Amino acid sequence: MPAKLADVARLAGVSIATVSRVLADKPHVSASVRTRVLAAAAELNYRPSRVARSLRAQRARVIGLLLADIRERLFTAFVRAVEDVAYTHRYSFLLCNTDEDPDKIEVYVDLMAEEHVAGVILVPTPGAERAYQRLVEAQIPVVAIERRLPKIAQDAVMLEHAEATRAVVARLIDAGHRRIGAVLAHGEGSAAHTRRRGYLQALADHDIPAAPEWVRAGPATVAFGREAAEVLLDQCPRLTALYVAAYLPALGVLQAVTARRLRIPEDVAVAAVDAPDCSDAIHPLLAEANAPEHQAPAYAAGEIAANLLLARIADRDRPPQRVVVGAVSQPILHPNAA
Amino acid sequence: MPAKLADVARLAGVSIATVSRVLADKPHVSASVRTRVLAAAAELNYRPSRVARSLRAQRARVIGLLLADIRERLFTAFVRAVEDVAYTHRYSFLLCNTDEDPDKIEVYVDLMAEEHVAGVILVPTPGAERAYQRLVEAQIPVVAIERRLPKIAQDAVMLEHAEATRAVVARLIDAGHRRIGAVLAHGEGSAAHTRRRGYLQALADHDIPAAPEWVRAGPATVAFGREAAEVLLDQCPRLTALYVAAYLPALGVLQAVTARRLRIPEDVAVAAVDAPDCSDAIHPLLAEANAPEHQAPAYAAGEIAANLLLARIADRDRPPQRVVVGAVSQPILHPNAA
DNA sequence: GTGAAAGCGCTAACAT
DNA sequence: ATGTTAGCGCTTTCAC
Repeated sequence: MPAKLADVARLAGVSIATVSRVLADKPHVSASVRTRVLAAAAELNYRPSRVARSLRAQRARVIGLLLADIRERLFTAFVRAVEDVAYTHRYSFLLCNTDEDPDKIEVYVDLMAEEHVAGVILVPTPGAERAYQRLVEAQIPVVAIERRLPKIAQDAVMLEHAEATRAVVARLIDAGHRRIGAVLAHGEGSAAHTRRRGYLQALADHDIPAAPEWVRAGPATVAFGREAAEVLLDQCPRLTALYVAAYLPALGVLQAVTARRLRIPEDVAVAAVDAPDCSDAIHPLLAEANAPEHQAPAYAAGEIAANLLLARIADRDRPPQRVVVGAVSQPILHPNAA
Repeated sequence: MPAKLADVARLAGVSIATVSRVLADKPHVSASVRTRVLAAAAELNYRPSRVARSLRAQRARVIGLLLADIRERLFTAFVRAVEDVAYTHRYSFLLCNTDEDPDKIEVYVDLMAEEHVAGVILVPTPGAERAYQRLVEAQIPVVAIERRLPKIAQDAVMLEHAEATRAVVARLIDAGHRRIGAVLAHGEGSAAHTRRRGYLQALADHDIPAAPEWVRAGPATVAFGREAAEVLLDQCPRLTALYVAAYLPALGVLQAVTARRLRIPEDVAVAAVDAPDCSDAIHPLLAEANAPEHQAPAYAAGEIAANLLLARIADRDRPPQRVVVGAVSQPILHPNAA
C-alpha cells in the first residue's frame, strides 16, 4: 500500500491538515514543522493520490483528446505534442480514436465528462455537433483543430493548407511546368477547399489558365488517388506534373505512375502535401525537407492547441483565440529542385 | 453540474443505496423500483463519476501504456489496438512516451501509481528495471511487449522477428540472389539478435556460407543505414541484394541506393522489415503485402497484450503466459516477386 | 501556527 | 426489499 497523508502525519507528529498545507506550499507553517513533514514524506516516498484530488477538486488534471485515428500520419506527431505539453504541466491525457463515427464520439464525450477532464482538444467531425454540445453543458473547455467549431470551441488551431499548396504548386511552376494536374480530396470540411484554392492561386499568380479537366476530386483514399492519376494520365497526356492534396491519394498516384513505368520526375513530376516519410528515399534531393522535422507543423499544432487549452482552463474568460499554423506540406517529388 | 446519485434518488423517491444497486444490476430490487430508478436516471442523464468510483474501489478502470515514442511506426498501430480493447471493456487508457529515458520512466511509473491504474503494458527499456520495480511494489500487473521482463511482468507478448527475417531473406534467395548483404541494428535488447539469427538461418538453409564483411550492425538510425549501405556497396560490389533489419535504417539504405542512381531491383534488390507505407509506391508488386493490413501484426500484438492484461487484472493467480506473434515484417523491395 | 471535521460521489456492510 | 452509514484520500473552512 502506498503511503497516504495520514501516514506522513503520524510519522511527522502533526495533523493531516498540516501535511497537506506543507505539500501544497501554503503559508502559515513554521519552518521546523515544514522540514519535519518534508522529511517524513520523503522517507515514506509519499505520492498524493490523483484520484482523491480529482474527486475533491471536482476536476481531474487530465486533457482529453478526440480524433479520428491516431494512425493517420498528421495526428501521430500531433498526439505526441499534446502529450509532451500535458506532462510538462503535470497533466495526463486521455486519447480517443473516434473513426469519425458519431456514436463513438458520443460515447467518448460521455467518458470525458465521467472522468471530469479539465479540457478537451478535438478534430471536429462534421455532423457530431450534438455530441460535442455535451462538453459545453458539462462546462468543459474545448479547443478545435483543423476545422472551426463555432459556439462549442472558443479557441481553434487551423492549419495553413491553402498557402502550403500554393507554395508547392508554385515550385512546380518555377521548375518549368505549365500543365499541372491536381488530385484533390473532397468532402470532409474545409481542407480540400482551401487546398483547391491554393492550387488555383498558384496558377493564377503565374497567369496559367486553369483547366477543369486537369482536376479530379474524390475521397481521400489510396484507391481514388490511383484512379485519378490513371484518368489524368490517359485523358490529359500533355500534363507534365501532378499535384496531390493528401497523404493516401499520394500513395495511389505513386502506384499508378510506377505501374506505368513512368520515371519521376523525368516523365511526370509529382508533388504532394503530407508526404510519406520515405519521400527522401525516392528522391534524395528532398531528404532535407523531409527529415525528423517532417512532422514539425503537426507537432507545432498540437503544442499550440495544448497551450491554448491550458490557458483557457486557467482563465475561462480570456478572449477566444484562433491560431493559424504555417504550411503543413512537403513535396513528395518534384523536379530539379536542387 | 452533472446529476449525481442523490439527484436520481430524490427524483425516484428512494435512497441512494437503492439507486446504486439498480445501476450495478445487483439482485434484491423490486421490479417497480428498478424501472422507477432507471427512468429517473435516464431523465437526469445520469453518468456515474469514474473518479468517485476509482477512489472508492482503490483502483481506476485505466490501462497504462509505457513506450518509447508513439511516432515509431510499430507502436502507432499497437497503441490503437490497446485503445480499442480498453474501450471495449470500458477502460480508458493513459499513454506515456518515455523516449527510453530512465528519468522519464520513473516519473511516468509514479504517475501510473498515483492514478491507481489497473495495469500497465510496457515495452521494457533496458536499465530501467528499478523504475519498473515500483509497479510490482504497488501491486500493479504488468505485461511486457517485445522484450521479456523477468520478475516484473508475468505475461509477455513477443514478436517473431527471427522467423520474419528468415522468410524475407529466403524470398531473396528464391529469387536467385546468393550474395546478400545485411544492415542490422544492434544494442537495444533482443530484436537485433533474433533478426541476425534469421538472416543467418536463411543463408544456412540454402547452403550459402555467411561472409562477415556482408554484415554491418549499428544504431537503428537513418544515418547508419545510409553509411552502412555505402560501405557495403563500396566494399562488396558483388552483392546483388541488401537486407535491412529496421525501419529507419531502411530509409537510409534507400537514400544511399537512390543517390547512386542504382535501380531497384535491377541493380540491387532491397528487402526490409517494418516497411514504410510507401513501399508499394516504389514497387507496385508489393501493394498487396503492404495495404492497411501492413500494421496487422503490430495491431495484433497490442490486442493480445491488452487482453492478457485484462485477464491478469481479473485473476492475478492465473498462470503466466507468453505469446509469440507472427512475422512483423514486410519486404520493402524485392525482385521479380510477382 | 495548528488541528478537527466536513464533504467530494460512490459502494458495501450492516440494519431493518 | 430497502435504508443508514462509514469511509476511500484529499483540501479547506472554521475553531483554537
